[in-house]
Amino acid sequence: MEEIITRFPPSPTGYLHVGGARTALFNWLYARHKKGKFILRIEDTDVKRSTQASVDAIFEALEWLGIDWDEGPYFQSQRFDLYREYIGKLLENGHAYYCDCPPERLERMRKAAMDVGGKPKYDGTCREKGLGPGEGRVVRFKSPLTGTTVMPDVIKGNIVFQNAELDDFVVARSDGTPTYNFVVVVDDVTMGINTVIRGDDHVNNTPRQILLYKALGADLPAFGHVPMVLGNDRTRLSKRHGAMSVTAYRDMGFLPDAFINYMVRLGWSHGDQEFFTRSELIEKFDIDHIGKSAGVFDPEKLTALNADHIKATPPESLIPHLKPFLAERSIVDPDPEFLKGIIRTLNTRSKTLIDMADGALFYFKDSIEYDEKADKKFLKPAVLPPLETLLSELEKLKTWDETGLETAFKATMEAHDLKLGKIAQPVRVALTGGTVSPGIFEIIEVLGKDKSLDRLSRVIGHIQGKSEG
RNA sequence: GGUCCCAUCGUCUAGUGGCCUAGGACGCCGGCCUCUCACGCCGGAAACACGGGUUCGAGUCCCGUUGGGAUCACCA
Repeated sequence: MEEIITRFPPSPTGYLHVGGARTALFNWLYARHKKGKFILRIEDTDVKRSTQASVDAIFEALEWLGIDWDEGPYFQSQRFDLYREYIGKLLENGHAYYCDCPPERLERMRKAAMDVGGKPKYDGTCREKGLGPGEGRVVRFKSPLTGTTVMPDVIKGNIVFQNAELDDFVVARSDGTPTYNFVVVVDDVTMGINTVIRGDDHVNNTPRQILLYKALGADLPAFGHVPMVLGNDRTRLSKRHGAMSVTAYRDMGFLPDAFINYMVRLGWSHGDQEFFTRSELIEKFDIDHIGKSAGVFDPEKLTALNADHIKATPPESLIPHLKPFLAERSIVDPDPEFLKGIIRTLNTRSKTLIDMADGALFYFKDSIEYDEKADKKFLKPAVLPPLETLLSELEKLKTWDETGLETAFKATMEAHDLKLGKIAQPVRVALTGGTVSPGIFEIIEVLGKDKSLDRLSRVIGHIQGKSEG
């Protein structure tokens, strides 16, 4: 079987957005699944709009997603000689011609056509003029006037276009630079791309490209047009729907594996399975089960999936992802073992890495500030005796583990005839400053003897200070 | 407006003519568990857009209607 070669061709006119990430993912996954090749190509023929900052942003996003490429990145801006050569071929074999129609006239024509409900097409004024190259002249593709062009699409099935609907589009601008539809074809042909998975918004371009393939005498790749990603108002996802850039999701505390799991699952399915690891995705991804209808991007489901991935990821593997968020909170170089223990207490209650970083904060505090409400409600003089008992029970403890802690608590509970609930909440406030936290035994164990005892004796002092004041 | 595409719970989807009194997931509601919050577990409400065909039988095939989306550049 022929080796599958796919590509991802972003244009560097901004960051990598959600929709782009998904098509990149589909192409990458398909290549990996088929043990083929995945090529990265930067489409920067529009010199005015392309920036190096965008190129960097795209690399950064791809890297975070864990999408790597086997060839490239190619830059179209460095391939102009090649495009010139192919335009020459088209001119030579009569598939293209020079045109000197002034753009203003064409624009007027288009508007007029639209107004009467017609199709804004080039009228072919220069089609048979036999013009040569010259200042201000563009090169147009000589499109067939009759017949049909069919696009075989592995997702949508065959789509038939009337050639009469197509016009003689520009392949080279008046400044000599080639246009999109043309360079894509030249690149895909010369790079040996045989599978083109891209957004739905390209279907109407495809017949023109197919015509170009034919004019160049090249074989057609397999096309697969994936439906769009929509915002919650069912229109194409855009900035007003919230974050668009992929790296924004990284900064919001999502795990890359969760993000790709969500992105792929939006539009593709494998029976009832919702959770996929990266390698499962590579193993199971296929084009057959890509859906035909557009899907709404749902941040809540992404979040739920992120929580699942956080739970499923071993604590030590989470560390590198969590560290930047801790650093933002002034926690640098935390002890890995300490951090591992912390993560273990937090991974079932964190939906994002931000949640987790926030939840980890109290572990690192030198002194605990008590939440005002919690202080008032739980740190009352009445809890002093049990707290004192607990403190001494803990001090005596030989083994600082969950069973040891339990016996210390049990002894305290019995001595004062209290239920765990009565004593756990004040202790929680003492250790964390608040009323919401991981299990009390887990915290004490991870925090360690010194810090726990210190925080407990501090709270005792705090309560005593109250009754005196 | 022309052309093209799409149509199962609020959302993502399973479903490829009988296995569907339509399954799963997110969200929502209720309960259990419980040291708080979560996790987990159990249960619930919630969909085949509409109308015609084809067929013994249609969510599944065909046509139409309606609705939604995409696209119509010397942008990609």
